[in-house]
Amino acid sequence: MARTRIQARNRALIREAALDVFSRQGFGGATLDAIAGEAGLSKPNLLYYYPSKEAIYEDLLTGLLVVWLDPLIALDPAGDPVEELLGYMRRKLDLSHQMPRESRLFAGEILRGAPRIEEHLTGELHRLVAEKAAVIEAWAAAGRIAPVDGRQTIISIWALTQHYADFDVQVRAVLGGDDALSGAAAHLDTLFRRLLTR
Amino acid sequence: MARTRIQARNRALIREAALDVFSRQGFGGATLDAIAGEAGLSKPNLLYYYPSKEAIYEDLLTGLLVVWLDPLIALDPAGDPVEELLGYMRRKLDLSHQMPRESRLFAGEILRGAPRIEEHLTGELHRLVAEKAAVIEAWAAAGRIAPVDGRQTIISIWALTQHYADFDVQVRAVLGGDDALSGAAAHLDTLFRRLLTR
DNA sequence: TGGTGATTTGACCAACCGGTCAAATTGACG
DNA sequence: CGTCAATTTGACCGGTTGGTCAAATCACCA
Repeated sequence: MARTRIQARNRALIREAALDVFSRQGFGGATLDAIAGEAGLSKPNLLYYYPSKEAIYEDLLTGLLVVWLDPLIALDPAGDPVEELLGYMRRKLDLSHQMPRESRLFAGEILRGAPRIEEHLTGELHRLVAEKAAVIEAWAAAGRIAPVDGRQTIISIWALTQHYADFDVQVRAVLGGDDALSGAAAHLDTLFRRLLTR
Repeated sequence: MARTRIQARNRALIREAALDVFSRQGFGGATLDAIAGEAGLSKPNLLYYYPSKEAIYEDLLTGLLVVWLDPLIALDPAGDPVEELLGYMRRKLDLSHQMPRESRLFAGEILRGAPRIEEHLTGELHRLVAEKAAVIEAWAAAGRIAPVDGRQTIISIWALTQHYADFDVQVRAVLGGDDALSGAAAHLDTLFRRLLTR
């Protein structure tokens, strides 16, 4: 990929700037000038590294997919069921909190129908979720957690954890702006504990 | 507002078309030509009814806010706690399912930091949530539901119900495209029942 | 030091954008 | 019908957008 150190540095600068602009303005609202400006490069220089606006956006998205799926991969069938699921939830919440721009970029793409990553969703994602949902339902069948729908449980974890990053403004407006995350962590802990234990 | 019937019809046509385009492309990605085309009007004709692209978008948003807050207003302190909260959750889920474009438009605005409705969020919304959260916590204090954080509970209801409309593509990719809503309704029912009854 | 490929840039372009305007058309009503 | 306001439209505008290109500059290495 990056053959020279200048290339590595500038590509990283561009990705960082693009993440900022795309996550704030969306694909349609973002401009190459804004990205170039934030990266400290000229527009033609930016296009020396990426062939088009689309290409930058797609590079960002596909790179993000790996990071986003990673915590679910770590869900261990051999571990303690409740602690594994709560651990997954906490990792997801942390990820959303530490990478809000990435979370929003991803959310924006899904919101618009995910035209650029549809095959990833119906491919890798579908398979991974099916596999882990089976693990969850096996735990339920063995009586180690309360009966739940595996896929719906995973979707619930996504919905609840990402909400705090993606709809941050709304959450802050409702809570008053202070201890959004600590309150969220405690609440989600009891919520999932009650869902999973009978 | 609409003094003639032509005005009423065309304003409705424009709102309908704008909802379609804005919810699919976002504010930045939408164009007046696209909206005019979908409404079956010429661009100057569209601008005869609305002074600007911004004005159409804001009209849509503020009109939506009322509809969106309505179900929470209906939460009755005198009703049965669990049934009231489950009822609220079901109304929200129905709303998201029946008005996915509206849900996505709203989500997109919040995602971008809600610059146009910030005062609504910190004003009406904050007050309404504070009031209803107090009701929920009074129920908890009286031992009629399990102890929960009122505000976090309301946020959880939003997060879970809207997720099915806003991230529809992802949900469908994971579930396989079939009975997304029925499965969701059943799952959310048990989830909140377990959260609230101990 | 010179040479060579990698990098950077200013000038430029066609397409598109939101929005204007004067003129034409239509609808309502006496 | 006539008239006047409401509605509709084509032509147009200045600014912005994504993207190109040839020329200049830079970094590296023999």
